[in-house]
Amino acid sequence: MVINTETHSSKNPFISEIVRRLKEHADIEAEVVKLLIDVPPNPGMGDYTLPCFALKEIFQKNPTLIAKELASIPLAGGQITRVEAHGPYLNFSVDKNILTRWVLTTVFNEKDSYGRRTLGSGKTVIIDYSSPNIAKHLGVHHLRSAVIGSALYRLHKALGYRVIGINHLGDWGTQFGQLITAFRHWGSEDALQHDPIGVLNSLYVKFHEEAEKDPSLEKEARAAFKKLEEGDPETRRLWKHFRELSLKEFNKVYDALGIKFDCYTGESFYNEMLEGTVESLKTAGLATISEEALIVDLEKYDMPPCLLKKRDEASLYATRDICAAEYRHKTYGFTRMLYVVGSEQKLHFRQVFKVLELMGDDWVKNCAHVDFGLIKFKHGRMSTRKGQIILLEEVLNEAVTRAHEIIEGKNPGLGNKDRVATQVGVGAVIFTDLSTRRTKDVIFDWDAVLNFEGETGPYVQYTHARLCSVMRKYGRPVTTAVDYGLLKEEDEYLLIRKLEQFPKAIEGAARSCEPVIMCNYLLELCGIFNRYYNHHRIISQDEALTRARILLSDSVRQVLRNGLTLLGIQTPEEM
RNA sequence: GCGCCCGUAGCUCAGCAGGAUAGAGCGACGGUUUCCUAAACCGUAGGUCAGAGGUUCAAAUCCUCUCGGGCGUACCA
Repeated sequence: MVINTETHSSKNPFISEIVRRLKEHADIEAEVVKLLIDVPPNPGMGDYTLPCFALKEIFQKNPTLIAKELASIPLAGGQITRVEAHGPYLNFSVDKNILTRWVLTTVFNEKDSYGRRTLGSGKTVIIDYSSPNIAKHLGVHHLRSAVIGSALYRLHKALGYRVIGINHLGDWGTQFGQLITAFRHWGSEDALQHDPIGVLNSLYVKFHEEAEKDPSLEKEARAAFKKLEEGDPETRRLWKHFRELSLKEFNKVYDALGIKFDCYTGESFYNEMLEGTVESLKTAGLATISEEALIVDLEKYDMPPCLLKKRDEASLYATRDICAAEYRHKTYGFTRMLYVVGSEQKLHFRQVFKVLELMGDDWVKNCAHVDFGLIKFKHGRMSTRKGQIILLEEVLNEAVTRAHEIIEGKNPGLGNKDRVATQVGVGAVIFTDLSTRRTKDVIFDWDAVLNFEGETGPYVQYTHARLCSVMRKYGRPVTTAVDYGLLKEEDEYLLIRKLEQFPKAIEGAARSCEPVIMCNYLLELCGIFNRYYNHHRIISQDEALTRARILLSDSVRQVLRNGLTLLGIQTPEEM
């Protein structure tokens, strides 16, 4: 485990003081305390807590006794108002006014930067995401990689990393032999211009139908791919044409989702380098011939062999992934590389990583397969080949249409409805996809995607818009020169504690590659705020109280905005 | 067969680098709008955390096994 010098807590003056006092009075190492210190589950228990379980070894006593003894030492003072043992926990209360002021002024001063950290500065993270196959439609099942990868991109960026987002397009491989063969048999340029992916896709489907009847087609396809790898001009021209048409279509969807890449170096990019990779694998004595194919035997590691070259000498995707990893390491010198790819490819990545390890590429330990579960229908999986697929575009369009309807019903006077409907509809789709843990399979459900109430993206967006509305109504500049002591409602305290936790949510989401952590954080923040909003007036006759509550509300607005932005979701000010 | 992943309320899921009393949302039922956006809020009902062992002061969380579902398992990606 990597211990960062800067964590979410290092900027916190209260934790610093607790750490200092524990070092001074009880001689407990700062690092130990920093790692352990946490927030108690409910407000009555204090503001911070030191669970004493881990101190058992140091003190040779049971945790309850340790907490009790530490509580009897005069640790309080300064900003720390009370120290209390609560079972095996040592709970600290701090000066509420100072805590409130610290949190709210920090958010106010840092604005869009609130939550950002520098722990990744000087380090590079590569994220390989989306990476769809050329010449096929983007289906809902392509959403996860794109949306998770894109969120991880922004989350890492917020932590100060240099991030390289790569769309490792599936633009190479046997399937292109199939496609080229199909096009030569049944395709036409006119039709292609009219509906590029539609035509390519049906050619692909037709190929598999026909190939069942006529196996010679498979042979023809393999030969075509072979020619492509050898650089045959005519074959290559067709391939390039398909690639350009596809990319143009893909970019429409990426634009709609607000997803960007630093490069589109797909599998084909490595074609010329492949021979070098294969040669070095041979030189290292790793590549052997088996059943006429070139493989790396991984039997020792309880894995099937890693296929490098087929009988007909054509390359395979493992070859290209090994090559790409080495190229990326040479080019970017990454400290972490994430492959956001479905869990059905787990074995593939284990094999690729193992081969790299055997090659002596010790940096492979910094590579991780960020796997995620399948998107399925109720009765089975989606398959492009069988034409069982829901188009991503269709999902986005439906969601936007639904957003439109709701706006017409609830806020017919809203300006630029189209724009807001798009932001909300797309936001709903992204949020839904991000809000389950990666590794779980998800069953595609129109009702879930088109639901805008409860734990959804629109709910968070709505809360944000509602806050914007309050700020508009207030209409004066927000100031930090307020009486912090006036914020004494329990929900106000809970909001402040939650705002303080935002940087921790970013770190947690990035570290575990689970954007769902940010989704949950935002839902919880919204939950507290909406309850507060429904029970208390923010703007009232009481000038001083209004100023304080406005500052608090503006901070919540700011954090919702920052959080949604990290997830790649727009933040309309009205909806 | 073997490997990996998942199994928490009727449904969908949080909670999982062990930690204080298992939480939301949807659906159901009942409430809240002369008031800053009701895409909201409040209340009621709903649990042997799949099952059985084990490790530990402490297990939904870690380990083992069983059951159920998914995925993968040499020339697709």
